Amino acid sequence: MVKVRFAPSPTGNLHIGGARTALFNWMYAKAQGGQFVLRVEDTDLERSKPEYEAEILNSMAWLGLTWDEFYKQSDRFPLYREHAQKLLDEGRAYRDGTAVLLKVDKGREIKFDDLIRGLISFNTDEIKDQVLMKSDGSPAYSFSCVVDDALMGITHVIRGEDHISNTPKQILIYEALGFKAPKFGHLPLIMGADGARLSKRFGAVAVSDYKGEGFLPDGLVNYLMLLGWSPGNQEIVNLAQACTKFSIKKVNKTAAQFDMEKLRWVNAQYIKHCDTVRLADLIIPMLKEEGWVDGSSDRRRIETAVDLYKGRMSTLRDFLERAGYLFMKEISLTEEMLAELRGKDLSQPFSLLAERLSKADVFDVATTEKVFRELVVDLGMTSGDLVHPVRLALSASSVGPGLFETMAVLGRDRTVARLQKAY
RNA sequence: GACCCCAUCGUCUAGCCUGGUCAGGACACAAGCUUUUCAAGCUUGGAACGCGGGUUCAAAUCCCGCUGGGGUCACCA
Repeated sequence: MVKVRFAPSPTGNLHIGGARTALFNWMYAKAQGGQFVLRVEDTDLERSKPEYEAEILNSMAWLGLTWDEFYKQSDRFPLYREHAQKLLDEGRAYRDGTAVLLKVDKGREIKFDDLIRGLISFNTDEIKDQVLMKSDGSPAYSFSCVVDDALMGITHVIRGEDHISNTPKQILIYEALGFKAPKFGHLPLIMGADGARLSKRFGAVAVSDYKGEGFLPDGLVNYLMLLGWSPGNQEIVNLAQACTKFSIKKVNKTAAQFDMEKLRWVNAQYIKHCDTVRLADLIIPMLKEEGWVDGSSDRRRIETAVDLYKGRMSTLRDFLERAGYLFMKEISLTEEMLAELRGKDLSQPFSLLAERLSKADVFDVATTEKVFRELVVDLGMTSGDLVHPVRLALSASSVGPGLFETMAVLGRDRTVARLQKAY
């Protein structure tokens, strides 16, 4: 049976590139009816931090990448020592101080058939003796990796292209240990917009950053799967559907540039089709954080607002920026907006509108529209003359949903107050 | 520098394996429709096989070279 693993080291938050590697492993496992192992590679005692481990587990769960087995290398040090001793006893390794190194024979050709790239070969002349156990008694990366992959029965090692040159070294370790090497597949790397490697200066590189920006996990996952693979003539594909189509053979060899615009578009698709109740559940905590709503707030009103903006946002944070005026007590207009409002004297229509709206029996979309249209006719104006200034006065923005929908969600009190304050 | 990997619109990609459809789709961009604005939606448009050699009746597709990009050269993972 197919068994794959994702092996992050807890020296930082889950990186977007790591998430993509995890995703492809996960899809491969599901596509093959196999298992997915999560292994924390925390052998670097200095740099590994429990909070990073927790964050990685969190991000994995958030993305929906569940695991069948879980291991931590720090729990397995005896195993590595044991295998190193075995190599020492067999004369395949030697000590250098307290460190243990693997003897590498020169002049050999090491080749492997990469799942994605086909045949790749290296000459052992390029490979020096490999550190197996470090002087401090902890295992070196390649050694713990090989021991674990072998003992855990990993059948396919799918990882980033940056590991290609580690592969021959690890194959040598498999040989020395007498273990059968798994199949290897090396994924193309994800690059930033400038074609350089994704790094801190690129902006958001951690999955948690994207979560904080208001990307939905389904949206992020969908975008990530498009980097180096294609589900066919279709961009919006959920994880379950993708798994039925996924084939490691169809994975690209070329590095892909991360395109924020497309990510935003994919995410917008998910938001647009997301259930309003779920969206509200995600947005309400953000509104609370801004101090705009509290436990006593009208949930129905929030959902109506979410509905109004569902098709107008790419991330949940967009909602905060664009619909915040609906929840703030007061809004402030910029100098430009004020100047625009005062370009023409609309004090009469504004005060009349405020007056009539405050007297309306109900305050819903139909009623506010009726009041507005009647007023416009009474004053011999056109709707266009008044719509824009009123929108500006109510929302401090020249764009937004329909004006009457906006009024209805804003509510009578805020609407009237803002109209009165405008002149 | 050495070794390894890669190369289709600006970007993500389909097509390449098993040569022969105007090189298809998506994001972005432009125009139009719709509209109280914006967004969404719909329609239309511009936009690519890095270069040079082969092989072949025929090459994006197969082979070689060049150029370009990337990765690795740690007792970090």
